[in-house]
Amino acid sequence: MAFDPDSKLSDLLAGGYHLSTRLQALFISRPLDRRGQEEAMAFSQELSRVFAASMSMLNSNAVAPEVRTGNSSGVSTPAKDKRARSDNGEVVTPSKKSREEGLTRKEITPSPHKDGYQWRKYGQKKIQNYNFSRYYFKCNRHRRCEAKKKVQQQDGGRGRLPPMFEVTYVNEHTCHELRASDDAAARMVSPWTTSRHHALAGVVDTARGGDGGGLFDLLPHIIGGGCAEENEAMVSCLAAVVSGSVPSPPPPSGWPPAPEASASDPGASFVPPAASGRSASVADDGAMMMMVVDDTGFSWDPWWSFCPVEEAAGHQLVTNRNQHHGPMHMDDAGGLADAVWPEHTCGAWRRA
DNA sequence: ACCATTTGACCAGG
DNA sequence: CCTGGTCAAATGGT
Repeated sequence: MAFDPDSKLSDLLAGGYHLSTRLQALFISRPLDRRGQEEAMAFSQELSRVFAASMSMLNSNAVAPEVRTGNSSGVSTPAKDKRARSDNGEVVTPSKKSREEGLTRKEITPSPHKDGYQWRKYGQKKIQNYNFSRYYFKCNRHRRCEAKKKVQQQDGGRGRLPPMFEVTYVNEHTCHELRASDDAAARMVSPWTTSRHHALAGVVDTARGGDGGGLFDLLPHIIGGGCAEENEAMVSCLAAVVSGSVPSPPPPSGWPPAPEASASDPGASFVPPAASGRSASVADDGAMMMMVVDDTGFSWDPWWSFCPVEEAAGHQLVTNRNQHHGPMHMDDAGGLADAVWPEHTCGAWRRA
């Protein structure tokens, strides 16, 4: 073949990986002075370019197909021919369910948890014809936000292939408006300040046992952000964490890890056993993004780290009711903790 | 007592 | 009646 996109992507990502290790080395070698920050910025910007190119290639290869119900799609969807009108042409008031189905979007992704929102798990159920339970999440950014999502790990994806998840989003997010109306004071804070605040909060949160995420998941934010301030936010967070100012959370005592992580329960939070715990987070205007980097330079994402293995218990489990005790600061990292991969295969996956 | 986690059951739709 | 989706109560750890 004259042109092998997989190979090119692999080279590109290898270059990005190399850059990221140099960036880490920069933080480790010395405190960041002005010059160090400039270097870090240069690395960061180069990373942005690498990742932008990678994302572009991935998109053109249609790695993660996304469909809306109602459109033609490759994803099997139950019959959703919801008539908006009766036979005589009258408008029929749709049921709640059909209304929700009209606002349904499906996505196949290896990394179902990073979509810019915080989610609260409210149910888990074994579904017929699936080896893996389905997990139910509601938006956790605002109590009255009706956005929900279902995550279904797909069968297959064993061996060296990444586990793929079918994520079904239901309802549009209204948390933005709800939050804006709830918290007028927050609007006084500049986006940058807010972003940094969340980033720092995320570092603290991570120190107390936040969940992990993948460097890969940062791509859209690195790319989407692009501005010097956001890069600086990421750099400063990375610096704080890599320099060791933030202690690493201890690994969970048991395995599989507890399905849910919470800010107040470090022991329940998930850190992959091989991850020695360099973790950091960047913010997406309220949505926390985190990653864990181990000493080998691999970034860990809990979902990426899970090996698709049959669940021991097939019965229904429902977790984490909020019980009106305030918001739960957790991501949906939990719930799919079926197993861990014994060795790094992410490189092979991500080339695949 | 508080809070995270688990369990069992209810409900609606097909 | 079955299944998917959701909820309230129970349980357990600190």
